[in-house]
Amino acid sequence: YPSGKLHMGHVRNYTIGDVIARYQRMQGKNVLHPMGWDAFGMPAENAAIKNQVPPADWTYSNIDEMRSQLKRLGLAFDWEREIATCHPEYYRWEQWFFTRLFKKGLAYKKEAMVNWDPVDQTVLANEQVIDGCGWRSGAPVERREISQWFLRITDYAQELLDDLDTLEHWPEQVRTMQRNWIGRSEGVNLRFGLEDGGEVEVYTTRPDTLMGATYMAVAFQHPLVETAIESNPALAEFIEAQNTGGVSEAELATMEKVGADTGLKAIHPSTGDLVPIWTANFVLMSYGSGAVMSVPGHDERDHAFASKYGLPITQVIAKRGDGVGSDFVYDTTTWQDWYADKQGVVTVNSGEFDGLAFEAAFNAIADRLESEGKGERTVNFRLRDWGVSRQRYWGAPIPIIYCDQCGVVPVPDEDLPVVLPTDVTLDGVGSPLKNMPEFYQCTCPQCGGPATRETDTFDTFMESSWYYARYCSPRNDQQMLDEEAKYWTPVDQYIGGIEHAILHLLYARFFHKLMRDEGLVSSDEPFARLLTQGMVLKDGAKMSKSKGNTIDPQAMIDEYGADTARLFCMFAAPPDQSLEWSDKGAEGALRFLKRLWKLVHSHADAGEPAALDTTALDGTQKAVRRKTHETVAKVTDDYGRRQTFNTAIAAIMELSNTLSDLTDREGQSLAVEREALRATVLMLSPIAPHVCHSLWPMLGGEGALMDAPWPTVDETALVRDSIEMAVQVNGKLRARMEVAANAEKDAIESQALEQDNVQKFIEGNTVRKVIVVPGKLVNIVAN
RNA sequence: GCCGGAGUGGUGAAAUUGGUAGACACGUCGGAUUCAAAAUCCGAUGCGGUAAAACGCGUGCCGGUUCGAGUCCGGCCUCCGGUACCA
Repeated sequence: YPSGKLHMGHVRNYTIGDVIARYQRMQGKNVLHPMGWDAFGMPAENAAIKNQVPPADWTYSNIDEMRSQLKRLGLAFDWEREIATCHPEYYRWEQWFFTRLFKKGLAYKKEAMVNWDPVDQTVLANEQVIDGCGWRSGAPVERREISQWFLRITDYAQELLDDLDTLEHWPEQVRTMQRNWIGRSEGVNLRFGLEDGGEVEVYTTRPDTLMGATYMAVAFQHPLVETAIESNPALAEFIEAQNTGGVSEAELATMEKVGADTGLKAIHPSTGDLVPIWTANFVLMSYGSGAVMSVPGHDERDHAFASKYGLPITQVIAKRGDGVGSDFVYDTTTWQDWYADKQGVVTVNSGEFDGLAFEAAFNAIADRLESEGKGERTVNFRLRDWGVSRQRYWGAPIPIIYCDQCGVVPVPDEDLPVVLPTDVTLDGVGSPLKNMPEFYQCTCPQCGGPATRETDTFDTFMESSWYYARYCSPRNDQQMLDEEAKYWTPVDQYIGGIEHAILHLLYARFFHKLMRDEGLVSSDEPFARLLTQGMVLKDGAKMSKSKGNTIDPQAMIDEYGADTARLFCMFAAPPDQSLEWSDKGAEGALRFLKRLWKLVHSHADAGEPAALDTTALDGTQKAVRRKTHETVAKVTDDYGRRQTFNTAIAAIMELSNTLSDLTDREGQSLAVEREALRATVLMLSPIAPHVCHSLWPMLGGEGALMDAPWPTVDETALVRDSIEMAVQVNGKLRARMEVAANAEKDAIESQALEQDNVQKFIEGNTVRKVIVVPGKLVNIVAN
């Protein structure tokens, strides 16, 4: 996002990508490494209000500034493919694609809740609601329903869930978070009749507790409540009073649970008993049917609510063997423990269903409901459809026209893009588009009559959900994507912050499947390998302007150079962990680069080495050569498989420290040093490309280092004559010993027992057991 | 509230599949060089203990499994990310 200036988080993110791109290039791969700008969004509007600059001007000038900073870092991007999502060339295809989705029925309108600022008369983002009040006006926020566009991501819920299993190169934590977010559950949809006729549907994952349903709770917006309000002004007043506060889940989930009796009664589908229908703020119209059956005996929230309002509580589950106890205690940990062992619980107080374990009770009651036509087994998802409407200016216009005659009409292909006017001023109160008849007044493409354009814009997650594919043919003005996208996608390596683990990554996965079903890409998933990068911290806190603890990457590049900045970022922590900024650490990175520089120069000063003769090496030379090849093996694994660049750098540093073991700079020593230094420069080049590029010719390197192949391991150099092993007595380290590499287990055991310090500790005890871990340690169990 | 992480020396961290805790750096201390300093080079450096060793202790807290636990299991604490309109 072109916020203005590069921060250290950018430096880290793009350096990781650049290192991987350069490494893969050295492996002989055809690498596409693009860069672009996710350029729509709220910050531009806020800057526009504050500085009286149109959002487009602010955005494009930020892009220019940040592009020049990126270039100074030596990031090897293909700038010919640069894109900006706020450019009509880009968003026209998003608009085009949306009209396709609309025609397929995958885009639709429905009512949804937003944060409403009653003073500014505007919709607020969750971020703009502070302690339940508008951030500019300070007025208590109200919840309001408005009509909005949605994409049917729930149609893809099962596939989005199933395909997580194919993403073996994604972090497990991200897959787990997405699984939980999608939230597949198996339960029963069942209908309670109404005393006054009609019925109301609820979903439950616990049909086994049906007999314990002692009341029903419905959302404030539920149709039943709308009816009840007509004859019950007190209820209307109660609901009206509950209408303040934000709509975020964190806020809704932590607010005090309150409700009121609607006065209506439902008929229990099995017992025929009348149960009261309450309306409660913890039931949301946007989840399921907006109604739940409450089982206060066995649900924490239902129990708290029933206790508060004096509603009946019935025990219908007991621990096997306990029966219905008069001392039954509604203690959440107790029954949660029972449920952990679903075979250990049985139904009670449930008439003919008594005595059944969880699964049997579930099935018996579900069967009964199905046979009586009162319900059916259903798979349900926590995932909700994706609301893509924003009542904001700085976004891609939604390409829809409203006609009194023809209804909702998508903008025809030949009229796209619907261009966002850029010459605007913002006052912070609503979108300027709503005051621009020259934008919203239009003619209906179907009947030619007067019509009105949609003034809402797209959620910026829309642009970020498909940009990766557009990089394959960014200048194609005939198609959204072409054959290039089928060649390049899926993206082999995607890098982003862990904060994107759910929303962005789920939307992009969804969009990729939508594009696949439109024939635009041929794969099922957008990102084969995912690396979630950690935050950059200073003094233990996230760097931010408000905390005044930012490090300006530009100042750092000016002082230490791009290679130092890159090296420090990659060395200080593994890429997926948070990185603690340290000036001293940056100086250490510079110091290492200087040492390497001097080492290569003094090596070159010693003249051209003789050809390496591996049969003529002395012990030290052999050891240094072994270290060289061990390091190549480790660094290759660290770059390619583990992606732990910090340990790769540590290994390279160790190798350069080992070079001081060589006692002279002539003959085979010089040849061994040459081999080590060439490997060092090659292996460090993805991280510190400028320094390594300069050093390469001094080591006999031909051509540009960037085009040189990755070094290979000589397996024969790895062979060892002896290995150091640790000797433990009862798990405590007591000695170390050199053991011949080919020693038999018995020989190792007796050698371990002979160690003086081992003797000392087993003296007077009997050796019960000796465990030999080949190549590692011996543990002697004695007592 | 719910979901997902993290916690190891003075500091950033390493320990890849349950096998020698602290690699590699930073800092500090000592030495060399220098008129002096900076820079550079060499050495020491978990805590306690010792002349030096031996040895004891040590990976957020409590408990467990194992010959052996930073790593696995159960229960906590603290911090961080997300929570559907920040991106």
